[in-house]
Amino acid sequence: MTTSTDSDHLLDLLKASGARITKPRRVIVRILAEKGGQHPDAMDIFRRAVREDSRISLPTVYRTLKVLEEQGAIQRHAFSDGRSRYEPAAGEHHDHLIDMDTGDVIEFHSEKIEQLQEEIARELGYEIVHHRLELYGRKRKAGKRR
Amino acid sequence: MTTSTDSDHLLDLLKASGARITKPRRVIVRILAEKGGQHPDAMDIFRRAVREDSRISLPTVYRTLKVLEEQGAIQRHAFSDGRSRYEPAAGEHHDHLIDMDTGDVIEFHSEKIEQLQEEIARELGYEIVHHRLELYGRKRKAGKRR
DNA sequence: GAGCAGATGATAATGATTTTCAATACTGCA
DNA sequence: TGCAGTATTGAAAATCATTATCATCTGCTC
Repeated sequence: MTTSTDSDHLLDLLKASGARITKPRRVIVRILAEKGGQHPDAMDIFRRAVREDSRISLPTVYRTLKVLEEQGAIQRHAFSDGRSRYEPAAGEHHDHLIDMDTGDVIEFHSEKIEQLQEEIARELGYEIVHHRLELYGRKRKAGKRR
Repeated sequence: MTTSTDSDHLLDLLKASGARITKPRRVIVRILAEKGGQHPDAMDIFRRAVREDSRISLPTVYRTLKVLEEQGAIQRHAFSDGRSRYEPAAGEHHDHLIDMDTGDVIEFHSEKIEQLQEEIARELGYEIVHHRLELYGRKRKAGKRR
């Protein structure tokens, strides 16, 4: 149940930048647009891509991701586990809560926090260009203990 | 004007964990305790260490940093530039504002933001273990434009 | 349908960090 | 203080994620 529209949107962005729409790019973009796979890293994407077209290569995945990132079509996140993870650029900004046990990524947004950040930066004489807020935590076990 | 006390504190933590106090570790710990060098990466530390004892190796720097990190004696930060940067674990938690033009790192702390984070995590059913908040910005130019 | 710039795949290179392993040096104990 | 035994070291090679090289291929324009 892949929304072909999202995929098309990414392709449009690519085309608008003068890039050619190739078969590998179609596949990669389709994967990125899938709602299911949350925040895949390059290898995740590569593995899925190979299933659709066995001759896609890892470098092509990286190259395509880079182009898409430069176009602002997707966002790259560098969580503290070494590799980068990607997601289609959502219209609205959000931050991340990372489940330390499962690696799940939950998105959230707090206008209050955003405002406080602006305030702090202003006090320090700065203007925020972008920021990164990640919470690393564990599910609260109701009453359960170990 | 290196405070030998800070350095000693780190050595104590090392010793407490059953680690041996070796010459390379002494040097590395001393460097970390220096007030001057703000947020050095492993290579920065290595370069400085070599000046004090030319036979220290890079792997030893990494190994020592890892031990110190496990002991909670220092904190590792993975800013979005690939390599990790370290700093002695301050008694108090703080976040970072990174000057995008100069690379300077400014520390700040906001109890309000911390509380909001806790609140958000709680609502999502999580307990925060640690977090990362980085603001990337530029100095506000008062009236000046380019 | 031809031609060419841009894209691809295979492979090698890079940069940061980690591992391997034989040699060395802390530490506790005699 | 000397010494054994183990943690630690340095040198070199291995990993891991990512990027560059380069000859080949293929969208795309005419």
